[in-house]
Amino acid sequence: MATVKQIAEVAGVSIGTVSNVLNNLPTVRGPARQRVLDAIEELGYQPSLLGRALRKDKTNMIVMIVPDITNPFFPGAVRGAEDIAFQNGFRLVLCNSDNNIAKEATYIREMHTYRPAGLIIVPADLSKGTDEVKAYLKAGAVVVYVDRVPTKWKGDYVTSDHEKGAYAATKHLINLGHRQIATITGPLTGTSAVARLEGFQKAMQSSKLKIPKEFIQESVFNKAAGHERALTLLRLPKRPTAIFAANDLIAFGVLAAIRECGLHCPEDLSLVGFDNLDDSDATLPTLTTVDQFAYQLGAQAAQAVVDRVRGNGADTRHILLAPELRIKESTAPPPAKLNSAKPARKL
Amino acid sequence: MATVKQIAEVAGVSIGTVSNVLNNLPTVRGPARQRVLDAIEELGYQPSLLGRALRKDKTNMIVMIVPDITNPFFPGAVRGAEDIAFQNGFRLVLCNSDNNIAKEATYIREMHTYRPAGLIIVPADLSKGTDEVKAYLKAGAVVVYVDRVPTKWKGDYVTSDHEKGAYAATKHLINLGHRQIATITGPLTGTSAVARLEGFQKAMQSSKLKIPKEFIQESVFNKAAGHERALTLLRLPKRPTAIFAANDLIAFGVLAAIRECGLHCPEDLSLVGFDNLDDSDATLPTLTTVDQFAYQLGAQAAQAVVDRVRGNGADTRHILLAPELRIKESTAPPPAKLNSAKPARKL
DNA sequence: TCTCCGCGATGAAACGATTCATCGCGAGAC
DNA sequence: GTCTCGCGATGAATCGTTTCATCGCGGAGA
Repeated sequence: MATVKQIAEVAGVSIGTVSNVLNNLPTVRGPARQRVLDAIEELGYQPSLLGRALRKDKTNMIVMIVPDITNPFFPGAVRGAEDIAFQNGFRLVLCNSDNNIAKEATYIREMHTYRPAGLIIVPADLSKGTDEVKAYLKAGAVVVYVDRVPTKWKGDYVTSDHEKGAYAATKHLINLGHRQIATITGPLTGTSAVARLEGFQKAMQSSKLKIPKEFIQESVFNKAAGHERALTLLRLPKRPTAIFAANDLIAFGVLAAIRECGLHCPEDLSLVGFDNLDDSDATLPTLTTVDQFAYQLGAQAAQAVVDRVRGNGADTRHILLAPELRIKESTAPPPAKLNSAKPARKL
Repeated sequence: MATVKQIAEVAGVSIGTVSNVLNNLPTVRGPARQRVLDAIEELGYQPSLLGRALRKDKTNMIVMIVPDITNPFFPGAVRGAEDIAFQNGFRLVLCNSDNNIAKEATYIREMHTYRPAGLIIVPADLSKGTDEVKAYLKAGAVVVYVDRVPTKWKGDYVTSDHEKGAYAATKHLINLGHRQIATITGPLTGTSAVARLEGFQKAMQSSKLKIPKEFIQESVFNKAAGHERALTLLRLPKRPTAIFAANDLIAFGVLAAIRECGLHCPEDLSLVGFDNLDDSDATLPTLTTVDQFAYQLGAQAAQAVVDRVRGNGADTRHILLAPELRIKESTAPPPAKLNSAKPARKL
């Protein structure tokens, strides 16, 4: 692989001149410039990003940490970040924290020594994250939180308005005539799950609806957990006529549970999800859900990094993307006689 | 951030000694060793991976290039690769080629200057890839192809046995009594789509079944395309009683088309997919499909890189993972009177 | 003719690690 | 007492780039 030294030799100039050409410094107008360009062409030279990074104490890498790429919500965000990064000459390094704060910390600490231009974090559930992140900020790197934001964090973040989305979803159910509405939440150690629960509660409160204690089922963001909690709800003596699931994966589990109980959605029970995953169109019925624009989330985060690295956007960004309710087939007015439509089949 | 130099000062030794301690060289048994360890602890030292990489001409990064992370087949593979990489002290850099050979080439060329330990490629459809990859091999890096393999490639690869999987899927339909079986393929510029088509054809041939020309519909690997091709098939004067879709996304589109035509799966038409995406359990009916173990695909590729970097596994690996048919609800015997069950509703 | 100025080009230093030839020293052999 | 040997530790060189103080030269002004 060719180096600046070789280019300098071939072009008959000094290595400093080669570097100046590479960086488009205006000081190189002379004939030397062309000779350098020719030599670069001739040798197929590609600058070593390692050498450059060591000297400049900064790379063109943006590190993005997500809890788990196999959670279908994240690929969209990753893709958005990668697109914007690539377009601006940055590269995205992806890390899975496995929703494990120790692994997250390891990644943050170790990746720091690669001197990335920026760090985009979707924090693990219990992550405070502020300790390791301080070192980045001190070193002049950019840190942007996405989706979930540690309560103490004062820097840049991009997240959708979980509370607003949950509020809209719940209001939709109320407007259809539902009164007995339950929710299956995400882990309440995470800020996004908490905000969605609050949106649900506020909507209920605004319509003076009571929420029985057992109508709030804390869970985690996957299908199996949603399935299990749904069975609990459906077997209640007085079961809900609608369920707000804190994300689509949970909702998929609920759909399965509804079928198992011999019930039908939306005739017997309405269901709303959150995320608008691609697959929410593949289910039967298709799932009414809240679109939170995963791609945009990632893209805006990457854009924040890019702008900040370029020196623009000195003011911290607190971006709150407005989610949108997507009404599909899984919601309908409640059955005429509450709870009498059909008893839940015992399993 | 502390450096070897500072550690050396604090511990009262030379920088060479510090390096020797860091690398666990046996030559540092003396009291100096402990003083160095203390200093490292005290200053919270973390070695600069940039400095190390520049000197050793190799990093702990494994670059993985996939066509598009939002295709739900890939996150599993990425996750598998990341897990194995992390466990062995390597880090995964993810790149989306966007199924674009130019972008793929850019990534390959530029990432080379970061001196990654290895390169894992799921090539874009038209990728030959051999040109840029040569530079890696010359530099002693490891290259592993995954899922699809360029025809000329002689090095390591990990892929599932697409042909075998397609054969099993088709045989399953034949065994159920189907005779008029169509397939919707992926883009036949990619090796995986070709192999699946061949498996389909061989199964048909082995049962002496003819395949009308219009029963082979070339498509691309997404839902919209599958939907469109399925409509074409369903509107044929003599429509198939079963469809083998070259992947689950296509199958999802087929399911939608079946519903639109007022038909039912599996009563009127059986359907088999390929990939066993999580979502293939969320559809109604659940989708009979071929599991190709995406996680294992990625994990084995990363393992191949790790082993080769460590100097083990000198022989090239050609790993062919056996896929498994997952029989679910979307397949059943054909309707009693062929094609007479119900006419496809005109749209 | 001399001085000064500014444009282009120069090349040594620096970034943070690893490597390797070398050195000092104490012990053992004669 | 001298020589040799080997163990531990040393520190200069190196990787590929950028940066910046400096230099040479030619033209303009006095």
